[in-house]
Amino acid sequence: MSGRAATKDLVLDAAEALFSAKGVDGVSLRTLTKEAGVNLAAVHYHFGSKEEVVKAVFARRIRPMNRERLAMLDALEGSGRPEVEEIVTALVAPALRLAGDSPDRQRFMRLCARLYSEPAEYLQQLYVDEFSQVIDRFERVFRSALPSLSRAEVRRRMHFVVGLLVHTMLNSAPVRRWTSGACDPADAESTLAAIVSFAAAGMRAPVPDPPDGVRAAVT
Amino acid sequence: MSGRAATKDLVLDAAEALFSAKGVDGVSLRTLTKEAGVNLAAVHYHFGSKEEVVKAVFARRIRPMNRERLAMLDALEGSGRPEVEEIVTALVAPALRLAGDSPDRQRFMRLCARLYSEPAEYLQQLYVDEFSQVIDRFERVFRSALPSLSRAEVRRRMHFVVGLLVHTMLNSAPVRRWTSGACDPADAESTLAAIVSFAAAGMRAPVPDPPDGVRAAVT
DNA sequence: GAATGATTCAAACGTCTGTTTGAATCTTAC
DNA sequence: GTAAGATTCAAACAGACGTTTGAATCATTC
Repeated sequence: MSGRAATKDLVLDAAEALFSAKGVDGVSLRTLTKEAGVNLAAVHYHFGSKEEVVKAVFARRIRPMNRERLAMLDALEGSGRPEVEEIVTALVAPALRLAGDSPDRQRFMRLCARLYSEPAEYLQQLYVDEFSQVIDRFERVFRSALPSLSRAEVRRRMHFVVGLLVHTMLNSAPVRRWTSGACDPADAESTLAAIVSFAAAGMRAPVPDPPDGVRAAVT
Repeated sequence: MSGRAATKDLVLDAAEALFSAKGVDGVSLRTLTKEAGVNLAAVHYHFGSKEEVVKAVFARRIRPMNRERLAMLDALEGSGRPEVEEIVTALVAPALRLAGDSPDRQRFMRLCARLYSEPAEYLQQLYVDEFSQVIDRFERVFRSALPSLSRAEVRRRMHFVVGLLVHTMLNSAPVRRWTSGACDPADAESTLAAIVSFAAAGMRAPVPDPPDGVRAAVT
């Protein structure tokens, strides 16, 4: 048992590191298995195909992250009506914090963020499978904290929050460069505070008027 | 002259469409040249390598976009001190609007957005080359509109705005799906208004307190 | 300790990749 | 109309890719 699990985990660990550095398409199975110290054919023996390896790599990290998000929401709703800042924190903090130590976290951040930008279809499907439930839940909580926003507007703004989160996780190097080191995304707590302040203000922003006369009929 | 230019543009047009649909790594030169209706070797005759094709595809669209951004800033600064909403509009609108007609625009949006997420190093370099000047300029204008923010905080928040913009451009399908069609990123004006309202509020958000006692010494 | 099933291994498969070649075909200028 | 240069073309190059194979090795059970 320990032998089998070891090989699988060796592959997943190496894949996580390499994928987050060079992208899924940028890593061949030969590079991957050499880095992992396993035989090339082990990938197909244990996973069946490269595609399955990719899905396993993403799922292994995303599931605990989303579980923590939902757990934070549960805790919030258990004690009264949550503030917008708290809901944003429940959405953002698990993504920034979960991986633990610093080099690992950076890897993990880039890995998760890359899921949004990989064009492959099977990853789009994985995205839907893993996130639909979380998105639905956050929509409901956000709506109760922001009753003046329509469902569609809440979802659109949630998408904005996810977007800035993903972009922050994926492009930490440019941020460090632009700010001359003053803002380091690897500093999870400071980044979290900055995102929460920005995103909560954005979620609370007034709904813009429609450009033409449509609004008159609604209001 | 017309013959040469036609082949180059055929390649660039096909590359833009295919790259934005499948990513740079997902498109082979054989697929590309077949789609463009030109000979496989024409790519190396006119561009020298696939890498140069990619750079040309991005540069062809990004340069006019950034020129328009700077022109909008010029116009704003010519008539008094610009509002945060106006600066955000100058940053976002050219990205959403420039491409013109609807299917083309969507392609272009995805193409530009993908530049941020492609891991290849030569694209990171292209990114620095094309955007550094624009970023510097926006930072100065934002700072004069938001004097209470530090340089680093302004840059960090600009990064948030770019992040949500890119994410919106890249993932229009999920937004349409989540909002049941109510928010379509292909509707540039409505998307622009939503982003400006959200992002301006975020830019104006209060600076969060540092977690430890550092702030006491500063204030 | 022999037999059975799980796992590893080196080697090869066919296919696709970006690139190069050298001859054929156009375009242009005198 | 012919020479010179620009452009296209089919064909081939060497290497990398994901995958498959079948024998060799390991672990486990009786």
